Amino acid sequence: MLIGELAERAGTSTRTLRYYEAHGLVRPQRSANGYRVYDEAELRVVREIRALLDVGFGLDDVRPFVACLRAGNASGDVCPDSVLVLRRKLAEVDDYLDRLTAVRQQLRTQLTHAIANREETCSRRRPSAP
Amino acid sequence: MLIGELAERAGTSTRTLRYYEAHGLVRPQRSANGYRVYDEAELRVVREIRALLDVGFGLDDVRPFVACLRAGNASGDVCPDSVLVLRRKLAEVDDYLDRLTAVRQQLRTQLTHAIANREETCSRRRPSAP
DNA sequence: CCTTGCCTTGACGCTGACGACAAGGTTTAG
DNA sequence: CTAAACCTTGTCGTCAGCGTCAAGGCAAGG
Repeated sequence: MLIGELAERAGTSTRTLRYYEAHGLVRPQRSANGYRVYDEAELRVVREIRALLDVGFGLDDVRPFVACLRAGNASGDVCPDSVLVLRRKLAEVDDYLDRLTAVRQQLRTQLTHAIANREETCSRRRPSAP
Repeated sequence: MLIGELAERAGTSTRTLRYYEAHGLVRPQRSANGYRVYDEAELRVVREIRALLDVGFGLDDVRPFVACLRAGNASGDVCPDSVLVLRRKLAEVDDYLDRLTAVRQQLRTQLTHAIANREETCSRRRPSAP
């Protein structure tokens, strides 16, 4: 399988695949003419990468999962390093959820205040009383 | 008040203030020698900007609030345009919260699966059974 | 006069995950 | 022979909000 076919089957672009390779995540063979050649295993690797990126992982976070797949496991998340990353990411998400919830609360408060103190004199009027 | 003092009083940098100016958010006077001169009102403007950016607003989102302050209002969020942005941002945050919650759920599921199917054979062993 | 410490504009760097384009090699089909 | 449709490497652009020099002007103190 060449890079174009892999890109299509993985639902991504050739540019992306070369990018992953440049960052050490995908290792294709090379045919005599220098073309990248991929097998089915690499397809699963790419799909794992995509799935994790979609969830908000960075490329570095993805590495353990790829290594786990390469080690012959059916799933990329059953290895200790993957579990560590999963835990860390879960904690990060929890953190972010907290902050986002606080922000939401502040926005609601602000919005309430804004509506209570509505002013239409915003466009181009005098600063104080008319 | 010159730019250095404003930066310190607003808890930011001179670079940041010039950046805001370049994007039309702050309009200082100029002294004879070309120095930027700010008054107290601009300090409040800058603080408003900083507060909103901290909450996750973009510079464009901030514009109505600045205009609202400039129109002479005690608060930047009492103007119609500001309220619109507040509503939009609140909706965005709600949206993001939903997605983040879904992600969190997926991470928990994945983590559970990972722990249930723990494998230590990830480092550098043979693919299948020993 | 010289240093110190402000200020000015201008321009490049950074982060992340690519998109887009350039310039060229290869293989196949007509 | 040539056009089409692949592939290669390399480089620049993108988004946001600045950080970080660089090169130089202005004001005040010793």
